[in-house]
Amino acid sequence: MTEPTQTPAALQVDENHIIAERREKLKTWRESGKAYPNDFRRENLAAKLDELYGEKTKEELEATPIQVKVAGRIMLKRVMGKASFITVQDLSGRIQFYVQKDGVGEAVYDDFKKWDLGDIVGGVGSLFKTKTGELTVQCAEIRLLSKCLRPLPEKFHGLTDVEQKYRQRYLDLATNEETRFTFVARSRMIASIRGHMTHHGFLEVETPMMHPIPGGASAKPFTTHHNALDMQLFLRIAPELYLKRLVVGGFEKVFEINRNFRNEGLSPRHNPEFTMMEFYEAYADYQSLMDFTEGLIRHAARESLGTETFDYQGRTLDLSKPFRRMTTVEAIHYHHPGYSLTMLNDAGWLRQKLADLKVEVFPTAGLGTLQMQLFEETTEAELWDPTYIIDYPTEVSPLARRSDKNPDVTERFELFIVGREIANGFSELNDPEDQAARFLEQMKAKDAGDEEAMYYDADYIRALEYGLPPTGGCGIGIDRLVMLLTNAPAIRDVILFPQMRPE
RNA sequence: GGGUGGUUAGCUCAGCCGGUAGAGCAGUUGGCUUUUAACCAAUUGGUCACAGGUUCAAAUCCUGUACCACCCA
Repeated sequence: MTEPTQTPAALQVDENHIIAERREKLKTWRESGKAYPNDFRRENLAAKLDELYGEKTKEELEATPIQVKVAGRIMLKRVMGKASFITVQDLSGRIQFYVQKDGVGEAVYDDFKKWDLGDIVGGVGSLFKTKTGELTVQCAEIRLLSKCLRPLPEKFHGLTDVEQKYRQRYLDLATNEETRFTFVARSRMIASIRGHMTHHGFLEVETPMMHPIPGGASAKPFTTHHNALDMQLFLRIAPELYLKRLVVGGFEKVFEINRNFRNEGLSPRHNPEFTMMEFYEAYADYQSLMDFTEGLIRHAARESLGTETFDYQGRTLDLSKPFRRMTTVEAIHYHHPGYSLTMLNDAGWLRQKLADLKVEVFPTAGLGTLQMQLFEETTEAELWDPTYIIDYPTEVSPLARRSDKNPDVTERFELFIVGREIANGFSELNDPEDQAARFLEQMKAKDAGDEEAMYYDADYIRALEYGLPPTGGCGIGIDRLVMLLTNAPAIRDVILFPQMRPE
């Protein structure tokens, strides 16, 4: 068991003359006997004031003064001798305070002049409009509520260093409006999805994050250890098998929005922990799930952005049109007409083509897998408009129901938008004997060296033996969906504290 | 793993045909009672990522390492 790094060197923090000067100011504040008070109860939010009273004229505000009590962080400060303006920011936005020596008194004003950008203050006063018509709080009282010992990033450019944005998200949020917008939009989007699911009769549940047998996806798990039981546990790679156990139990419409963990590399599209929504509906199949998922995504866009058509990385994305549905072969042929349907159904031709493209192909790969590999190599990244790719090969879909028309493919879809996989769903495999056989195939693959192959989960088979109704299920990558809706190029931009190398 | 670009003051950046470090912001001091990235004057602050090399002399040229970003596998 290794301990977290807590060496003296790791505990040491950087200091400089600016911090030293601010510490001196804090010392003076402490000596006055009222540092870090917590008895200021604000009554107004900065941006709400502008919504409520922004339209009032200078004269109206003078005739019937409006008393307000606002608190927040000083973001800008303009001292002009015996009167000053500061711009204060709270969760809602910004408002300007006007602080005069005559208004707050000489002693407070002299203190105030020493306060720094980043300090948290509370002000009480009445609203007025400046010469330029800006709604402003004329302070009768102003207090320092919390000291900012470290200088904020440059006031105009904000924090631009991408690494620091992720490591010190609090600074990014304090200084960058766009970052605040992104995470507010994320919250709204998840709330809208919850609302949509609940509205359609789904029950929200929480299933284990620590699994004795990792399952529900093909991925490498993180391992951990439970001391009291002295057993190895795995952080979950997917909640799928637990959610389907609930459907066996009679929770016929369930969903879960929660974290999955996959022990893989970091990239613009991968974080080791990420948020998925999975939902399962009895007596649904993959066709009806595609309809539902399409509606859900449109709903999320409308609720968080107010529109279904928006810009993503300089290109228009329109979610309002029906999502296309095609097989891998149809998609390859559509985007690359040079590859004829004859070629794409010829395993020998596919093997040669993939070899030319330097794609690693297992000797056991069947026609469907070869087609899927060529699709991933040539076409996946070109699927800008929402597209469902359907009928994945059975050998790569161990939890999906076989197609009635062709047992080599499953009733499965993946949804691609802007060239990225957003969702994955299928008619669930509810035949316990077929599922047991598929798990055995996975074990063989694992023995042959496929680290991502699934484990045999005997309790899951036992659950299926009690009878899983015909069911459809789908997983949606929440982070990737947020990326679309917030025009974010990287998954790190939509995760508050993305995984980073240690400093 | 490969390629490209980057790392200079607390922050944002300039300097890079070699000659011993600059600006704006923030800080400090002074001035200013309607400012808007306020302004004016003065001023503090740097192991130029790290380690080698070339040179009389390296932030600058060369090599390597670390970290960051982007692209490719």
